[in-house]
Amino acid sequence: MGGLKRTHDCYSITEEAIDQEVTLMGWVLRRRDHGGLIFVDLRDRKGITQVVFAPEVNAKSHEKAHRLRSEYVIAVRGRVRRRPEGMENPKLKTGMIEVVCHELRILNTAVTPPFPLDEDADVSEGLRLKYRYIDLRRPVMVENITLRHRVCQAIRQFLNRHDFLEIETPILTRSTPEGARDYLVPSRVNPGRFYALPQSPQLYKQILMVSGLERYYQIARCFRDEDLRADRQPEFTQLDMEMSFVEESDIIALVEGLIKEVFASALGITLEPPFRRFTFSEAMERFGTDRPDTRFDMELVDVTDIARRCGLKVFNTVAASGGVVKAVNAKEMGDLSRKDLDDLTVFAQSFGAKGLAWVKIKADNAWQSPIAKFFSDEEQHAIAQRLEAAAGDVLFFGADQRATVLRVLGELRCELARRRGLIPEGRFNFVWITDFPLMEYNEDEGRFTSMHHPFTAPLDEDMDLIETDPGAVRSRAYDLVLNGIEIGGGSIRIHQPTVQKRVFKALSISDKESRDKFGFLLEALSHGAPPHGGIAFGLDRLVMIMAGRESIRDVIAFPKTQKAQCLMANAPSRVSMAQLAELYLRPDWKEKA
RNA sequence: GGGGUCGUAGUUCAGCCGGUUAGAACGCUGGCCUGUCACGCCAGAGGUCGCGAGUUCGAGUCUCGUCGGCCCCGCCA
Repeated sequence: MGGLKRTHDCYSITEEAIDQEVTLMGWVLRRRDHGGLIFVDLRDRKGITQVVFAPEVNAKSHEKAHRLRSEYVIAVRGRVRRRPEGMENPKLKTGMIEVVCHELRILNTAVTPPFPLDEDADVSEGLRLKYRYIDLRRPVMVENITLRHRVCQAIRQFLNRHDFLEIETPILTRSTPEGARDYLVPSRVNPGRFYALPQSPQLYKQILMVSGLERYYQIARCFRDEDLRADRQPEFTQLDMEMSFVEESDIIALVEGLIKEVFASALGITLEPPFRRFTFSEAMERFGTDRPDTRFDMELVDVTDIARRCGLKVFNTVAASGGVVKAVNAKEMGDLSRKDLDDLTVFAQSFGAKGLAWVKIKADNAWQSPIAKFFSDEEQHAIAQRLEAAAGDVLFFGADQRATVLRVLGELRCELARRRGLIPEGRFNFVWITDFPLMEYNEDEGRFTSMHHPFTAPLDEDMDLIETDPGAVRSRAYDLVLNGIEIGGGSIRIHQPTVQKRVFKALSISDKESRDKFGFLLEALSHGAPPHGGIAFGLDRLVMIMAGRESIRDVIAFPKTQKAQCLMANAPSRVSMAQLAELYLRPDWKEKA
C-alpha cells in the first residue's frame, strides 16, 4: 500500500471532515467517466463514498482512473469537499460530500464480476453460492452477517453478566440412538470405529451440570444428516444453554430478558416480555400447530357438537366416530372466487383433507354454500354465532380425525393469511409453548418415542402415568416460537437415575442399550446431579427472522445447497484410495474413487 | 425416496403451433463527453439453447433419460 494508511471508511466520513486530507481504501463499485471528470463510487464494508478525479487536480491520477474497472481494489488519497450546490446525493449517507483525489493507487485489479453487485440485482442462488466471496460483498449480505455478529455479541454480553461460562464441547463425539441421522467420522487409530458429529451438545451440557459448573452456554455448531430446507442446513448453529437449580419459570424469565436485550442491542427494537404462553394442547386446538403464528387471527373453532346434529353425512359420521369438526372464519374474504376456493381445496387435500367445505355469508346472513341445505336455520345460526360470522365472511370446515383437521386448518389459516396479505411486516410475535406430551406413539417403530429428547423430565403430577399411559404424560419442555417458526426449545431434565430408567423403559430402550449408549449419563446422574434444565436456540433461524429473510442461507456465510454441497469449495469431494485405506474403509461401489 | 418448478449471451429474461441468420435489457470492449451518481451518446464483440439419446425432412421448441439450482412432502428426539 506504499505507506498509505487508511484514515476513514466510506460510511462515517461526514461534513466534519470537509477540507481534511483523507485516505480511503475499498472496491470500485461504479465508474462514471466523463472524459474530463471521472466519478468513482468507492465501496467498503461500511458504505459508499464518491471520489472525483479531475485532470486539473492531479493529471496522473486522472489518467490512471480511466483504467479503473468494477471491483478493482484501490487506495485514494484526497481532500474532502462539500459537493457543489444541487449535486448532493440524498441516497448516499455520504451524499453531501465527495473526495477529490490527489493520489490513486490501484492495489489490485479484478476480472469482470460474474454478476452485478447492485442492491436489487436478481441473481440465481447457485451462482451466488459459487462466487460467495462476491455475493458477500453486496451490502445486504454485509448487513446480514453484521447483524449476526451483533446478535452473538449481545448474547455473550447478557449471559456473561448473568454468570454463565462459555464452554466448548467436542465435535468428535459418539453416535447416539434417537433423533436425526448422524454424520460419521472414521477413526484411523481405532479401525472400524466411528465418531459422530454432535446433533447438539445435549449430553455434554448435562454432564457439565453434574460437574457443578452451574451455568453453561455455547454458540455451538450442530450437525444433522437430514434433507435440507430453506430453514435447515446440515450444519447449523445453536445458542445452547444449561442451568442448575432452576425450574421452568427461571429459564423462561432469563430467556425473555436475553431476547429483549438481543433485539434492543442488535436491532434497536423494544420488546415487552413476558411473551404469551400456550399449552401444547391449547396451541393445537386454536391454531392447529405447536408453532402458532399470532401475527393474525383466524383461530380454529370447534363445532363438532353442532355438526353431530346436522344433516350432512360427512360431518355427522365424523362426529359420531370420534373425529372432530372445526372451522375457521376467513373474515371479509367473500370475494374469493370459485377458482380460489377450488385452489384452496387442492391445497387442503395436499395436507390430507378429503375435501374442504366452505360457506359464504351473504348480506342477509344467508349461507351460500354447497352444504347449506344440510343445516337448519338454527344450526346455521349457532355456527355463525360461534365463529362470530358476519356478512362478507367465508367459513371453512374440516371434518376428520383430530390430527388431520388440525393440520389442514392450521395450514389453511396460514395460507389464507399469506394470500390475503394479512401478515404485518416488521412484527415479532413470540409465544411460549408448554406442557408438551413427553412421548408420542411412533407407528413405524411400534413404540413410543420422545417428543423432545429422552432426558426431558415428566411433570411430577403425571409421573405415575409413565408405565400405565405413556402417551398422556406431559413433559417439562417448552418451545419458543417466533412468527410461526420454532426458534428455541428446551426442558427441565431428569436428574435422578431412577426416573431416567423408567423413561428409557417406556421408550422401549433396553437396559443393555441404555447402558451401552447412555451409560455415562446414567452413571453421572448417580454422582450427585443437581436439578437442571436448559434451552437451545436455532441461531440461524433467529437471525434470519430478524433480518427479514426467508432462508437461513442468507445469514450463513458459506451455506450448502439442497444437495448439501458447497458450490464454492466443491465439498463433498472424492478422496484417494490411500486416504480411504488409512481409515480402513473399503468402498464396494462400482465407480472409480 | 417422492411431488413441483426452473436451466437460452457474463447477468436477468423473451423466443408463439417444430421451420430462414436465436433476440432484448443490463453488463463487457473501443471511441466521444468537466458535475455524474442506474451518467449520456456512437460503434462493436459476445451463444455447447445444462448434458445425452429419441421422434422428425427439420428440435431452443416435442418425448425419454440424466445433471444442477430452488420450493415442498417424507425425514429433521
